[in-house]
Amino acid sequence: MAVPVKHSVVIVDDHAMFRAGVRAELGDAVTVLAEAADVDQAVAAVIAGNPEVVLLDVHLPGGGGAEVIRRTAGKAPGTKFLALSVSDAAEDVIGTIRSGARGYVTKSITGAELVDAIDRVAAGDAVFSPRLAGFVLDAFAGTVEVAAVDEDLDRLTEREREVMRLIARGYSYKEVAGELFISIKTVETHMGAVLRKLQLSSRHELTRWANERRLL
Amino acid sequence: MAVPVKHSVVIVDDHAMFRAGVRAELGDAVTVLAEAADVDQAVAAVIAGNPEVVLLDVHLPGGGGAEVIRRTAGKAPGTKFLALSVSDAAEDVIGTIRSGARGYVTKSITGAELVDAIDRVAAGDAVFSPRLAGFVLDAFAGTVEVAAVDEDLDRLTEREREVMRLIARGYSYKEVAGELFISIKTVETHMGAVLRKLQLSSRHELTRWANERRLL
DNA sequence: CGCAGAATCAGGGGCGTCCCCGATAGGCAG
DNA sequence: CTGCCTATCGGGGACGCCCCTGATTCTGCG
Repeated sequence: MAVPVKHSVVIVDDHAMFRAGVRAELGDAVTVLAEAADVDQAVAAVIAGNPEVVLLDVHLPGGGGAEVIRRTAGKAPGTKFLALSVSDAAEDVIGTIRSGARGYVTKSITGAELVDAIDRVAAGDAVFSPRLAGFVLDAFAGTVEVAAVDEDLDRLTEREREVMRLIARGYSYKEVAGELFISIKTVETHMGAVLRKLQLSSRHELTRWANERRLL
Repeated sequence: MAVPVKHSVVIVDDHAMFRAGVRAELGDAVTVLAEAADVDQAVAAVIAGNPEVVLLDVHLPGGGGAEVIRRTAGKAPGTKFLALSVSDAAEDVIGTIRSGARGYVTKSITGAELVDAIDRVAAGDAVFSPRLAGFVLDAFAGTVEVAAVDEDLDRLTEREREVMRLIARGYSYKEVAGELFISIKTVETHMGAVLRKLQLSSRHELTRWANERRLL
C-alpha cells in the first residue's frame, strides 16, 4: 500500500480543532499547504497554493463550501475539491457536487480512508461515502457514472414501480392490493421482481432505498 | 492564566479525527486518560479511569452521550461531564443537561476556551456557550414538550430502551437477541412492553416515533 | 416475610413477508 | 406463427412479527 506521491492539500473548516484533527490523522501522507477557516481565507489559499486537492467543509461562514468552488473557478488549474462534512443531507451533498466537488465524504471517515479518498480524487476518481452514493446517482441520472444504477430503475416495469411506491410508503401487501384492485398474490409477484431487480432483500431496505433517492 | 493542576479527562466522540483535534488543541494542559468512540467504550473508560472531566459528544452510537452518563452513574465518583457537540438544538442541550452533564459547549470553541471550560467544570461550575444559556434557563422555567417525551420514555425500563433502540434502527428480533445475548422470546416480551407503553402498534410506527424525537 | 417489579424464557396462534413452484392471457417483434 | 415480455393469479412453505398465557429468578421495599 505504498503511496508514491504526497499530494498537496488545503484544509478548509471553520473549526480549528477539526482542522487540527485532520492534519494529525493525515500525518505525512500529504503536504498541507494551508488551512482556512472561512470562504475568503479559503479562496485566497487555494489561488495562492494551487493545491491538488482541497478538503472542503460544506457549512462554512461566508457562503458555504460551494462558494469557495465558484470563486476559485479557473484560477486554480488542476485543483479538485473533496467535500468533508458532518451533514449527510441530500441538499448539502447534491448542492456541493453540482458546484463542482469531485467527492463527498462524511467526517466519520478514518484517517486512512481519507488519505485514500484524497489519492483517488487527485487521480480523477469520484469518491463518495457509500450511504451518499444514492443521492448523487439520483441527482445526476443520465450521466455516465450513474448508468449502472439507473438501469436498475429502468428495469422495473410501470406496474412494479406503482407497487414499489406504495410499499415504500408503508402500505401492507393487502392495502396495495386494495388500492390497485389486484390480488395479494399479484402484489407479492411484483414485489418479488422489485426486490430482485434492485438487489434488496426486504421492504425495510426498499424504504431506505426510496428515501435516499427522494422517490416518495 | 497559570493552570495549577492538570485535570484528567476522557474524550468521547465517534469521529477519530475530532478526538485527535481535541487532543492536539488541549496539548499538555490536561491529562488525557483515554478516548472512546461509542457508548460501551466510553462507559468502560470512565469507570476504569475515573477522570475528573469527560468531554462527551452528544450524538454517539449506542445511545448518545446521555446514555454514557446514565450507565456510569455512581460508578465514577467525582467525575463531571462536559458536553461537546456540533448541535445547538434545544432538545440536545436540555436532554444532556437533564441527564446530568455539568456543561455544554459547541465544537466551534477554541482550544484555550475549552481548557478554561474544563477547569471550571472540574471546579464545580456549570459552563455553557452564551447562546445556549437561554435554552437551559427556559427548560428549568418549565417546558412542557420535553417533559412529556421524558415521561413516556421514563416508563420504559432500561432493558426495554435497549431493545427499542435496536428495533428502531431496523434490527430484526433475532439480531437484537444476538446483540444482547438473550433469547428471541425475551426480545418479543420487551417489545410488547415497549409498544404497549408507547401506545404504538408496529415496529414501523416505532421507527417513526423514535425519528421524530431524535432518539437515534 | 410477603409483595411488586424487572428480566428471563417457553408454547402456541394469527397474520404479514418473501420465496418457490406453477398457470393464463394479451401485446409485440422476429 | 412463435417466442418474449408483461400482468394477472394460485398453492404452499419458511420465517418474521405481534399477542396471549403462562413460568422462574432476583432485587428492593415496607
